Amino acid sequence: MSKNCPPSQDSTCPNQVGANCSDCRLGGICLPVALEESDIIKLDEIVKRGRILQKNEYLYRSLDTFTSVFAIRSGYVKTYQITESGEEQITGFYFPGEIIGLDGIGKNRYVNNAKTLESTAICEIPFNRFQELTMELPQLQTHFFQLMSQEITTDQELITMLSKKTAEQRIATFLLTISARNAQRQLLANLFNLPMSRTDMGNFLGLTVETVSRIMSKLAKSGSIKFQGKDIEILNITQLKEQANID
Amino acid sequence: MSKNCPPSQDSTCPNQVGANCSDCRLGGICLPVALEESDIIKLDEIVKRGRILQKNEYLYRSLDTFTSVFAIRSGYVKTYQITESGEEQITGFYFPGEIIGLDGIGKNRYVNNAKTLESTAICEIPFNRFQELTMELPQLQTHFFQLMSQEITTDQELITMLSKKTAEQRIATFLLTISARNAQRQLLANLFNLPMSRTDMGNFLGLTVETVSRIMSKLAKSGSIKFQGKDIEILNITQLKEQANID
DNA sequence: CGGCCGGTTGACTAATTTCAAGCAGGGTGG
DNA sequence: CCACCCTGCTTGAAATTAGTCAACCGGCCG
Repeated sequence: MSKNCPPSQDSTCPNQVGANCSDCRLGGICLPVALEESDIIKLDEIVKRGRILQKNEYLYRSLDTFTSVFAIRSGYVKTYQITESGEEQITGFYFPGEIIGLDGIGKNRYVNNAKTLESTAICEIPFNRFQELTMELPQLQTHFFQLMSQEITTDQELITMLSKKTAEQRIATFLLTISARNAQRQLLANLFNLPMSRTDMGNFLGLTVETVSRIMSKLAKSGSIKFQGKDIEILNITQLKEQANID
Repeated sequence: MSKNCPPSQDSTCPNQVGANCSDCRLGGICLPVALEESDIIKLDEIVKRGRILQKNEYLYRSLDTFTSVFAIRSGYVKTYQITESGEEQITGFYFPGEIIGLDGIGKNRYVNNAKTLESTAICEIPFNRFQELTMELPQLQTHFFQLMSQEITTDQELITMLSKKTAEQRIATFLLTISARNAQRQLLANLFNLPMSRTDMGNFLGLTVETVSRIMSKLAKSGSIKFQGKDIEILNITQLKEQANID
């Protein structure tokens, strides 16, 4: 089904580095969805595959000239901005199959910084060549418009969360979101590992570490979840949803 | 320079209803930026111009099938979502020359509701025809990608604001943003009229009406601004910027 | 072995919300 | 034409949520 891992790679080959777009196990999650086999090959030609970044490396930094968008093959990436007063604000966590760098298109410079949370394999998609290709492949253009639109709506969900939800609701919602994204990737929905620190979680959710820690304990005490460090188990998803939503 | 107002229209003709894209006084702010004259004509053919909505009318509602994006010619629009618990969350205020409806592309349904804040003239751009046109006009495609990307970054600015800024900083920032957008439209930067209620302002900024009211009074007392109802005058922009940014 | 970092917990503080009251302007009906 | 009411806005006092400051714990790394 897919090529063997080169021996130089991690023996578990989570990254499936040698694969091309047709082989890629991420399949439908990433860009090629809804493309013909022949079109995927064209896309494949412009994608720079197989780059591996270590933990805490940058894909790009704020104000860098925009050149590419990136697909995550394996690993996790956070994007963040530095505020006028020098604080970090995380704007998103990105999982395998997801695309980052869209913020750079508007002004031809990346607005966010993008930093890996662990060792991460990425595909780089040079945007000028990609854009040329969209002129040939309407379906690809459509898909990319949809991708950008979805980034808008997920950002707006976060806005709503920050504006309207309590600390407990935010954290419960966050855990449910991670769970759903894991399920989408054929991972367990009720047992998973958070890729980010409590500090990053709090930063993203507009809360302090202490508050995150306290609420996590509270959720555990209520029986909704169980956790040890970053290992999370959802014990009662119905109850967790209640804690996520209404007052 | 532009066509006369039909007698049936408002005598002040703020909407310039009869104009086509080439004539439109909004010019560079809206879509046609960077297009050749001949290309503008093509765009012009698909744009449905001149629809006027009264105050509190909807351009579209959440879950409506996505058909078009809209350019605002005159007037103001707010977009908002209804949370699981039934509360309204405003996700954006849109001014003349700005484009709304991008959230609908992702799932072929609008996610937000879009409602006018006052009598508003709009151009409707049917998206399927628009998308066909982008296949012919690379510059138009580029511009639209940039537009979507900028929507992403403005949403992320709001995220940062909600996550990191105090009530005073949010309101000072908000006033400065409105001021800048007015300046971009050749209006006065230091004397303007807020198109939204205090309630809507607070909703957008994640604050209660009471807090908005208190902070507005505080800013006035500090000498940064002067206001009566929705009429705002910025008296000391340097000080207001200080109040907007760092603690 | 010691130090450092990430996470947890407690006590106190500060910011914003909530509750409550009052005020001003616009529109409606008597 | 005026009185009334409704809505939007403002202000004050009390309540609540999350933040700050501080201590402690455990694991990992040098």
